[in-house]
Amino acid sequence: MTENPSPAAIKAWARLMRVSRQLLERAEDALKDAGLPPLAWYDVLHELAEAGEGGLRPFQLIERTLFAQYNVSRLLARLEADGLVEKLRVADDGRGQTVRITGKGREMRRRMWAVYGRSIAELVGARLSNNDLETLSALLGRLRHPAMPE
Amino acid sequence: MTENPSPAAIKAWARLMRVSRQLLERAEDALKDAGLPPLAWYDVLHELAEAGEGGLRPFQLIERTLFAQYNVSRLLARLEADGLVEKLRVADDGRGQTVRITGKGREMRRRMWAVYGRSIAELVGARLSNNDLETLSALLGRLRHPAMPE
DNA sequence: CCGATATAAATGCAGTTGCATCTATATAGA
DNA sequence: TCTATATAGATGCAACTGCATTTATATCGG
Repeated sequence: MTENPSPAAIKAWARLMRVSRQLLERAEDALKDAGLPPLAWYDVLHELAEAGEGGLRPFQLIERTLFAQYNVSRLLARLEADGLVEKLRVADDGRGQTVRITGKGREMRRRMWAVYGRSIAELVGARLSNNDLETLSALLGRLRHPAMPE
Repeated sequence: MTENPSPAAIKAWARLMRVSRQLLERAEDALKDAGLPPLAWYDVLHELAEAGEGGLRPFQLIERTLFAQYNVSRLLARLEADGLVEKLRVADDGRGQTVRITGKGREMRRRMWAVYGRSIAELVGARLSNNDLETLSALLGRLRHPAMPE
C-alpha cells in the first residue's frame, strides 16, 4: 500500500525538493557574492572545528557530511592547498590520515558563517516563528533515513 | 534583527538540507537501479505532458522547473536525441521554438513515474500522516521565494 | 525606418562530479 | 605464516555544470 503516493505526499515532496533547492541556491549565491567558497567547504570546516585538535579521519567526515568518498578526497585536497586544513599521518593505521583545521581554516569558517548565518536567518528564521520552526524540524526529522527516534 | 539565526532556525535549516538531499539521492538511486534516466528528465517530461499538444517554449520550462537556461538547452538536446521530445519552429517568434513531448516521451514518463511515485510513497507518504503532510507542505510553502500567499 | 537594447536559445571552456578502478595497509581464516 | 578479503583513500576518464559569450530575432525610442 505504499505503491502509489497520495496527493498530499506528492505535494509535500514537490515542495520539499523545490524549496530546499531554492534556498540552497540563495545561500550559495550569497557566499559567491561575498567572494567566499561554496557551502561544501563550510560543512567540512564546521565538522573539523567541532572535532577540535584531534581532527577527524576522512571517513568520519563522509559519515557526518554525507558527501561521497571521492568528493571528500578532492575537497580535502583543495582545502589543504588553500592552507585551511592539514593532513597528519596517523600512527596506528598506515592507510589513513587525520585531518585538522588550521588557524586560517577557522578564520575562513568564521567569515563564511557571517554570510551563511545571515542567509539562514533571512530565509528561514525571519519567515517562521520559533514554534513553527520546531514543528518543521520535527516533521523533517521523521523523514530521515535511516529513521531515528525523535 | 535577522542578523543571527536562532538555534531553531539553524536546526530547521540543517534538517531541511540534509533530509532533502538524502531523499533526493534515494529517489535518484531507485531510478538508476531501474535503468531509467535521472529525475531532471522526469521533471521536464512531466511539465511537457501537462502542457499537452501545444507544448512549451524552453523559457517556460525554465520558469516551471527552476533549471538554469543552459541546463534546459542541453537537457532538451538529450531528450530530443532520445526521441522523447520534438522541437517545432514557432511561427510568431523566430528566435524560439516549441517543445512537445512525443509518444515515446509519454511512455518514458509513465515508466519513470512507476518508480518515482513509489519512492515518494515510501519515503514520504509512509512516514507521515496526511495531516502531517499538509502541515509540512504549508510550512514549506511559507519558505518559498518569492514568498506567495498560501 | 533605423539604431539601440532586450530576449530566446546555443555553445566553448574550465571546473566539478560520478563511476570505476587502483594502491596501500589492515584483518581474518586456513 | 600465508593467502584472501576488507577498508582507507586517491585518481583516470567521461559526463555534467556553471560561467561567459555568441547568434539570432524582436521590440522600443526617436
